[in-house]
Amino acid sequence: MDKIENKSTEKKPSLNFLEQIVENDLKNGINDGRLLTRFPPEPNGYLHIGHAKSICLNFGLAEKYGGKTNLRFDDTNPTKESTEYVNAIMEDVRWLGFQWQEPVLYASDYFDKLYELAVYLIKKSKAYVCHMSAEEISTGRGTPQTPGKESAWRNTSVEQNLREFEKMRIGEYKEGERVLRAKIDMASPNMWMRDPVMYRIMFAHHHRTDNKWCIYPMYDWAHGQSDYIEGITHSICTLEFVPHRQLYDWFLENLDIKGTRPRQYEFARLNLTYTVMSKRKLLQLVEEKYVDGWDDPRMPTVSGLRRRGYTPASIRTFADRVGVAKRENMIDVSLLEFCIREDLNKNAPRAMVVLNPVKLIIDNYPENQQEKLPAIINPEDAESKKRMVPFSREIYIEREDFMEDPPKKFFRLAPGAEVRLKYAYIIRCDSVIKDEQGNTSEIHCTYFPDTKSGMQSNRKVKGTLHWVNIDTAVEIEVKLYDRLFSVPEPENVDEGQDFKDFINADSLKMVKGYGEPFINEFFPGKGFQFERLGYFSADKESAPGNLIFNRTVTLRDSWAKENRG
RNA sequence: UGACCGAUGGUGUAACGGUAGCACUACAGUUUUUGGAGCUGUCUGUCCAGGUUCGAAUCCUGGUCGGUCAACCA
Repeated sequence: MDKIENKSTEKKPSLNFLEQIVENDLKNGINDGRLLTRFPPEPNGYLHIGHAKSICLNFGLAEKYGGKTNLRFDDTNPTKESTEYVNAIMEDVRWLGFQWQEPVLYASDYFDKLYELAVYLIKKSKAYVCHMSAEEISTGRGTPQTPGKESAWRNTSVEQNLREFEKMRIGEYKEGERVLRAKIDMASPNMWMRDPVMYRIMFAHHHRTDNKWCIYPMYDWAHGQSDYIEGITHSICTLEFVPHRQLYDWFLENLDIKGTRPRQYEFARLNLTYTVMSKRKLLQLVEEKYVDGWDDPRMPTVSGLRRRGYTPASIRTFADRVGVAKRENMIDVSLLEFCIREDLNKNAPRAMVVLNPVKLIIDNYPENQQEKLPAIINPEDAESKKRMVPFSREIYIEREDFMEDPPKKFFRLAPGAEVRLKYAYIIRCDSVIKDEQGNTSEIHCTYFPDTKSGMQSNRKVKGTLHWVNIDTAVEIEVKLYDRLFSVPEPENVDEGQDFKDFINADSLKMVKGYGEPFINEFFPGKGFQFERLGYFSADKESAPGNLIFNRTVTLRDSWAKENRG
């Protein structure tokens, strides 16, 4: 090779700690160079942006290093799980743009196998059926500072345990009367090693196995063994499972497994400012009707973000930018907003919509004349086509774009001031008509025909306004969303306070608006920019003749900032 | 008062014993028929104390601070 290596300019791609582990394993031929990750949601709720981070991590790692990813539902607690959630989760993963290795898997697929493995442990005298109540077990476990006490049933014979376990399975005991426990170490400094429960009795209908079982495996027992059964190489979970890793490894070791030995690795979950991320709290917001369902556009759920107008690409970029590490973090929601603006700025068609209209009359424009003015659909896109925008004597502009007595740097319309109407003409405000309450009801202007958009003109103005021709205006409904909470960390409030005390009362405002005819072409699932206002997305309930838009995010607004400060 | 995990600008995240970089935020300039976008720039950082070393964000020791762990939840 005569290629010259230039070390000083060569930049090593920076890898997160999981990528480093995977690269090393691959390089060292661990698992025969195989990479198989998994995304293991419990179908007891909807996916949120934190799960999206985990999805991007697991699927992303496999994509990057030529591996595969399983989608496995961790459905070991039938009282909390349902197919509604299963379906919603599959839809979200697909929508994010990831493909799992077929078929979809379930921990419940392995209930028979798990039972056999439990019997194996009993035979090795590594598991036993305990008769103590939940409370007794809990107190018997001791505290992190003091060792626990051994169960009276810890040393019963293998034969008796086998019989007891069988009786648990066939339903001879009531819920809570028996439990299968691993026999490990009641004095371990790790609470999870103090004879953890492997099976409990639940006479519950399971969404997949119906009433076949009345004993169900606990997470720690089911999860690692499912990983092993599937041949998972890297089992990636969040930090709270760090203490479980010792147990994860203990089960695998004592099962004398052959073949791929899965390894558990932990990373820090995502936290976002101005929202909550715990499933319990999200469920509470839904059930207590603070929001309109799991896919309410204010929710940090994947379905909520989708309805809000976020794109899969923006969420994947976001997941990329937040990074992966082991320290607790709190991501500023403005990073998420940046990611969607960045995407939509490049890709969203533009249209003019007025949300708080005031009538403007161009006195010197002929009464019965209408023009169709060409306007670029997306100035950021070199290939962009044009749309035609109707213009005539009477138009709407935003009330905020006019001030009778403006401050110094107000570049918009005011008596005697001149502005450009985007894609149209420069106008000058001549007079104002007010109603009985003193509110401006009509603004009268003069236009300058030689300033038509595209023409060379010496007249210069500081401001450009969007507008909508009244004759042809399309009436629409618009939902203006803001952050759901008024404090950056609603999950971290003082004692005696509840996260719900900090719900932002103004997180949703509904207004009527008027749009140019082009917005009739807007459909749900696609993002648009209403010029100078923000990005909007047609709601799923939007239909021709009844257009409803959700505001995804505003444009940055340095004028509003200056005004405030 | 135990065990485990962690600590780099306002927020995240790199640097793997050799120039503390990148992104977001904030601010400033430039540009603009979106007060948007773009472009340019600025501010702000290695938790503390010792040690090893020619050299420490990085290795060692001790502290401090934060998080996690006592469900028949996952």
